[in-house]
Amino acid sequence: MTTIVIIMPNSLKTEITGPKHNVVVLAHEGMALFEFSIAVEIFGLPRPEMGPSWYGFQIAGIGTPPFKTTGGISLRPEHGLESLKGADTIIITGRIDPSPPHLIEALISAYGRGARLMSICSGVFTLAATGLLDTKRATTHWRYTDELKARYPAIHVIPDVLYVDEGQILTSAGSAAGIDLCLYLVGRDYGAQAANQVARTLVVPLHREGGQAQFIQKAVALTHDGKRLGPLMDQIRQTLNHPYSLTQLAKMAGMSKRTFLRRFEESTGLTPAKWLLNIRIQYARDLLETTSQPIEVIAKGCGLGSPHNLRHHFREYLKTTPSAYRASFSRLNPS
DNA sequence: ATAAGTAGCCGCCAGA
DNA sequence: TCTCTGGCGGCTACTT
Repeated sequence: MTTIVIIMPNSLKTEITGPKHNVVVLAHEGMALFEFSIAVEIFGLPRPEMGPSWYGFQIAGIGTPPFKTTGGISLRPEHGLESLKGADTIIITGRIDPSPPHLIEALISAYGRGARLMSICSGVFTLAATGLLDTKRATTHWRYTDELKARYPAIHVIPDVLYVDEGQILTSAGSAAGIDLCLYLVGRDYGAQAANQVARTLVVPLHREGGQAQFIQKAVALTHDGKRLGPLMDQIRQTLNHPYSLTQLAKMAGMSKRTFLRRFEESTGLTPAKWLLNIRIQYARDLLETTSQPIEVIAKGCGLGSPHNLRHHFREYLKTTPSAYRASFSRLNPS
């Protein structure tokens, strides 16, 4: 089995500074425990190593508890809808259908004062009911995309991505895609290294881009090819400054280029070039956060070659520049 | 921001 | 007959 290892400079603990960011997750009758637990696991667990400004967390019960969840487990949240008043991010993890009017009002009001709204899986139907998604892009589990399109034609439903970021409102596909979106948010709020740390405690790879397809045959290489691709991928991660070509990688894997392309995509859901680019950008982010190396050195170190190329991909993938990213997320001189 | 050269990707097909 | 592999060519994306 392939081990996913994210290369990053060691021994630098992420210490978050600044005001606390409050996350509130909705609980309700019939909710799916898995998606709900994703939010709890990522935002709700105590993480003293992250410092005092790590996320605050509350569960808001919608309706009268206890709520029956999947697997016959009952949940009795201590707080209700009033928790939304102090929320900076509100997460809806499953279908509340129809959504009660007072919930819709509370969400619209929270959005109006700048709170971030986010759905996992069928939670998108409540966001859709607020009207806030109209004219925006959104996604949900592939099972519900047709229904979402039919019921809310004003929403631009994107069926084949893991998550969609519309700035103040974010939606993700089913189940595990919620992990990707939550980690993406951690990265957006506190930087790549913080997201990396959380991903490591979850023992999941960081991170799948939102645009990645929902259908991946095998997230991790498990077949006989995995035996060849796994060590190769580890080797690449450890020598990212090397300019690998497809021809060279195929030769290292002992396959033709055509077969290598097929096996690689079956194993990772990405083409070799896209996978390489992802981990190169990831590594560049880590270096920007944890070192004071010049951009040129970082560009060479992560294998992107030139500062021009590094800037190009930062603009493309992160909508920012390397120096702006460093200014926001550097751990060297916390302001 | 743009352009040109190069490499990557993928459908198609033939052979094992 | 089915599955896997790998070569070819044209289009696309990346790099400089």
